[in-house]
Amino acid sequence: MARRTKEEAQATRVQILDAAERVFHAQGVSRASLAEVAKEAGVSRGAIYWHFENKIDLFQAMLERLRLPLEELARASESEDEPDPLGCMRELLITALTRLACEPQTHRTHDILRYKCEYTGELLGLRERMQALSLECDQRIAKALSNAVNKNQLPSDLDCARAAVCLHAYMEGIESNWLLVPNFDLAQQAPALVDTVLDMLRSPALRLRSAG
Amino acid sequence: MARRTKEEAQATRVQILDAAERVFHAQGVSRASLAEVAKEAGVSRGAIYWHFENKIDLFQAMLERLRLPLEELARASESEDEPDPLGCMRELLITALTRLACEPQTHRTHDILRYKCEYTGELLGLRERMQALSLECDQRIAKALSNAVNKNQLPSDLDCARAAVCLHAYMEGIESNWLLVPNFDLAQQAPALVDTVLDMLRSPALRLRSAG
DNA sequence: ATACTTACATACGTGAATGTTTGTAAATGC
DNA sequence: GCATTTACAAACATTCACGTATGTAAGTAT
Repeated sequence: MARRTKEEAQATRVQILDAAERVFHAQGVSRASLAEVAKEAGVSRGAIYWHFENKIDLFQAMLERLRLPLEELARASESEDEPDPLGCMRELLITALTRLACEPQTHRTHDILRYKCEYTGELLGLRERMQALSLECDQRIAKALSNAVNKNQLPSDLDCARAAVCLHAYMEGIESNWLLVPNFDLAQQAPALVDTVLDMLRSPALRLRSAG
Repeated sequence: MARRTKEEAQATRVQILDAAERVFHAQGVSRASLAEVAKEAGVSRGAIYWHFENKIDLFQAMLERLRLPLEELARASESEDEPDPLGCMRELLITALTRLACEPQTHRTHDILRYKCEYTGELLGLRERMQALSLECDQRIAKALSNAVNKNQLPSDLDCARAAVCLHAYMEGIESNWLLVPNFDLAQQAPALVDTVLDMLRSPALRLRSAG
C-alpha cells in the first residue's frame, strides 16, 4: 500500500489502539499477538511497528488515552476553598462508577487492567505506577476528608488516613466485583453505593485512637 | 534417574507445586515456563508432564491446595442455630485477613490470582469459577446477616442483599489494595478494619427501601 | 520536477516454549 | 524371581510470535 497523509496516519493509529483494546480484552495482554491486533485493525503488523515500539508500548499508549478525566473533580474536593468537599467527593465517586458502567471504553480498559493483565516482567513498570497511583489516591481522599472535617461535614475526631484506606478499598472492591459479575445496574445503584460508604465515615471505629 | 517409591513421588509432586507457586508468582502465569518450574523444583520437564497434563492443570492443582480452610467458620455463621452470627462473621473476616498477612502460601497464591494471572483463553474456566464463588460469597454473607438480624444484632430493616454486596466489596478491596501496596500491618489492623465495615451495616443507606 | 521522506506491506530469521516420544532403572505385583 | 509398571530424564519435532530488514508507492519539501 502507498503512503497516507498525516491525518490518515493518525486515523490508523487510533484504529490500532481500538483494535488493541478489543484484542487485549478478548485474549489477555500476554496471549494477544500483534498479528491479531493488526488483523483486527485491518492493517499489517508493520503498521503497528511503525507507530509503536512493541506490544507493551502499544499497551501503555492504549492506557494513556483514559487518563486525567477525573482530575478536575478530584482537585476540587482537595481544594481548601471548596465549600462542600464532601458533596464534591460524593459526585466524584458516583461519576467514577457511572463512567465505568456507561462508557464501554472505560469498562473494557478497567477490565483489562484487573482481569486480563499480569503485573510482572515487562509490565513491572506498570505495577509500580499502579502502586504510586494507589498511594496517591489514599492521600487525596485523606486530604478531601480532612477538608470535610474542617467544614464540620464529618466528625472532628475522624481518623482521615484510615478512613481513606477504607473508602478506597470499598470503591476498589465495588469495581472489581462488578467487573467480575455485572449482575446489577451499577449506574443506577451508584448513588446508593456511595452514600453507604460515606455513612461509614461516621463509624465509631474510624475515630482517632479508637484502634491501631 | 530411576524410579522412586510412591512416597518419594508424592514428595516430588509437592516440590513441583511449591516451585510452580514461586515461579508463577515471580513471572506471572502466562510468562512462566515449565522449564523454569522444573529447574526451580530440581526435576526435569518430563516429571511435570508425568504428574500434570499441562501448565493450566498444574496451576489449578496448585490452587486446589488452598481450598476449604474457612469452610467451617463460614458454615457456622450461616447456621440459624448459631447464637452469635455477627460475632462469628467478625471472626471469619478477621481470620481471612490474618491468614493473608501471616501465611506466605496464602499471600503468594492470592497475589497470583489478583495480579499475576489473566482470566481469559485457557483460564476462562477459572474465571467462571471465580464468578460463581463471588455470587456464592454474596449469598452466604447475606444469609449470615439475615441470621444476625433475627438475633437482633442488626437493624430489622437491613437490606441484607445490598449489605452483603457492600461488605464483600470492602473486603475484596482491602485485600486487593494491601496486596498491591502492603504498607501497613494487615494482621494488626484486621480487627479495626473489620469493625469499621461492620459498623457500616448500621448505615441508614442500607435500610430497606432507602434506595435501589 | 526531483529528491527525499513517510507510512506502511511483505518476507525473513530467530528463539523460546510446548507437547511428544523414547529411554531406563528401580519398585512393585504375582 | 520374573514381568510389568512406574517415575522420571533426555532428546526431538513443531509451532508461533517477535523483531528486523527490505520493498514500495505516494506524499512533501525545495
